[in-house]
Amino acid sequence: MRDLVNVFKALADSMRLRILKMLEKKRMCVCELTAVLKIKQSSVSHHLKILKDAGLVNDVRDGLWIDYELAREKYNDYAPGLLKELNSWLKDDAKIVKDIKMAKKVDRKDICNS
Amino acid sequence: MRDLVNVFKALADSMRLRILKMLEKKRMCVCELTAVLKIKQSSVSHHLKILKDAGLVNDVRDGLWIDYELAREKYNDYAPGLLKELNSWLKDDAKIVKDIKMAKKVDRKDICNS
DNA sequence: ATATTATATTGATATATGTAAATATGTCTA
DNA sequence: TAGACATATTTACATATATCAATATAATAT
Repeated sequence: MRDLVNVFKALADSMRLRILKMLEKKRMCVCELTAVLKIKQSSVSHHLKILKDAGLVNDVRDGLWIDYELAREKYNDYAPGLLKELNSWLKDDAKIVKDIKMAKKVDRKDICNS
Repeated sequence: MRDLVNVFKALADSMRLRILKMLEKKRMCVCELTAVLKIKQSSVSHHLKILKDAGLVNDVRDGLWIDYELAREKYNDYAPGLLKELNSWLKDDAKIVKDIKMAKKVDRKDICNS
């Protein structure tokens, strides 16, 4: 039961839902996510840790950057089913649509190292 | 997005998951739920309000009692899909199994009015 | 009408959580 | 090795939440 509660807790936050919906489209590093969400980098890292602990995302190091992606490994039994549901939701949500549009444009080479 | 966050928040608590898993089996009134969960009646009412606001349960008055049941009306677009998923989860969870066993035995006529 | 009973609501308190500032960690490059 | 940079962690603080005690509300029965 603890695992299930943790997944729901991870999903019960709009910032984290926005992150997941962007990651459905492409891998993103922390600084790219920070640029779109417009909250501090430490907060983004905090959210990513919660998502990772819940088995919803994986991280992949790429040099200095760390990319995040939707979980491939079945680290938490409940995550895959919920990610699948989520994929069909919020398609028309204004904020999500805007985020995804911005996420496509954003490039770590421009955003970070500023 | 707010609706979805609210459903996830409602689901992100073990007491509320225990309530939902019992309601999968049968309608129950507040005093029956209180007897099984072993927390105060005001706390149970509080949890039920959160579940109701999230569109996960309905209430049906029956004289002095108020029965709760899994939502039939599609008050929240996301609730039905999640309730369906939940139905397939926690089947072997020790606490859930115990709760359901106790819920079957419990009868408002014995429990309440004590 | 009044008393009784089941449930809801309010108020208080302790714990959990989201955010930001400051600092630490880890990786690359010169 | 030293410096620069992306990310993680720690600390502090304000807000949210779970719980209980006390009280209010609503329905029934006498």
